Amino acid sequence: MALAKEPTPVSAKNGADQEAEYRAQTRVWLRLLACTTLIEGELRRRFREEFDFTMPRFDVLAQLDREPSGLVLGELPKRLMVSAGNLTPIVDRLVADGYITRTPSNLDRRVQIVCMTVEGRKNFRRMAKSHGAWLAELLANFPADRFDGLIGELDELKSAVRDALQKP
Amino acid sequence: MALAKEPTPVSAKNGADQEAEYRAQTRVWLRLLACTTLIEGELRRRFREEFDFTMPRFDVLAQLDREPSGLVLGELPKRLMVSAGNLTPIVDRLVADGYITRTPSNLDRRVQIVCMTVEGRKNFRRMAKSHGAWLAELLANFPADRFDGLIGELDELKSAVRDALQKP
DNA sequence: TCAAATTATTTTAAGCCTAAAGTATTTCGT
DNA sequence: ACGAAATACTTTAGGCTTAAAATAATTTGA
Repeated sequence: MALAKEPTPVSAKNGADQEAEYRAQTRVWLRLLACTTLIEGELRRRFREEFDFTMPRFDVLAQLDREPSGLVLGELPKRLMVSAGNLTPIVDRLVADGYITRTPSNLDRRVQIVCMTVEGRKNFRRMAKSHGAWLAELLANFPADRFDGLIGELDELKSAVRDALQKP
Repeated sequence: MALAKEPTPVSAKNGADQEAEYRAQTRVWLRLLACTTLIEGELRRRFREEFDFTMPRFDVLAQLDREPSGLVLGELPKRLMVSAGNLTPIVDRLVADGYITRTPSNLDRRVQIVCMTVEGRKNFRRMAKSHGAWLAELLANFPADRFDGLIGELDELKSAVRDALQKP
């Protein structure tokens, strides 16, 4: 029993084990949230102060940076894990500010192609460089030789949650 | 050099190492964000569907649950790591809905004491129970014997980021 | 004592986010 | 061919979030 590798079904656990696991799960969640909130808050602050920019806008540009020929607008909500309606005003503003273009497709007039402008790309690269440096600064005190381990754990966690969401 | 336990100062690294570390740091951040977003989205959805409630409201109640005699309003922004202005309308609504009371202090008329009502506490406990079960469900596929390790890593990460933010 | 600084909280302006409903446009089934 | 279903996107309503300015009450210091 002690050697089992598979997660034990909840129903097979006694009260004390169950309680302990609940606590551990809650702790994982609270720490995850705390780390993310901490880093996200600082990154947001710096984006605002240094570039008068927001993270959601940066995230859109980051997706577009890897697509020289642009992206179907509908791809963005999927990749960024946000709702489609959310993106409309963000894309609107990026267009208005000259970072990206939005052109209707000729083959399907429902579809729009978004593509970074030359100017937008230039500005994005500048911000991305700072973004990397900020992250390096924030994570500098974490032992470098344990990044890979943590990445692996988080990958597994993500898969585990995804699987749990798949089921029902 | 290969045995060093201390994080190597950035300035002492050559280009390739530096690049690799940047990538690892970015990966950690993206995975952290992905896990949090995934879990948070699902919890939010369930709070809304099952209880017509939001997570920020739940978070306020969770703080108050541990304080039978209530809490100075100003403690909430600190504990929840949000701005004070943010809390005003959330607390307003919780008061309006009968979950909490907000009473001005007699000693200092700037200060307000917030306290969960009996009814509020009853409802909170019910939601907290579901919250725990949801979390258990979402994390069920992650090996239980590795929760503690992950918690430790995240604690260290949090401390590392906090330290990095302290300095300047 | 009393003006200035500090502290607690609210208000405001602007942006992010979701769910749900709405508008085109295209595709599918018959 | 043509109405129904599906798809791509926008709009709307409501809540969260922040930073910065405003309000009110207390404390501090000359």
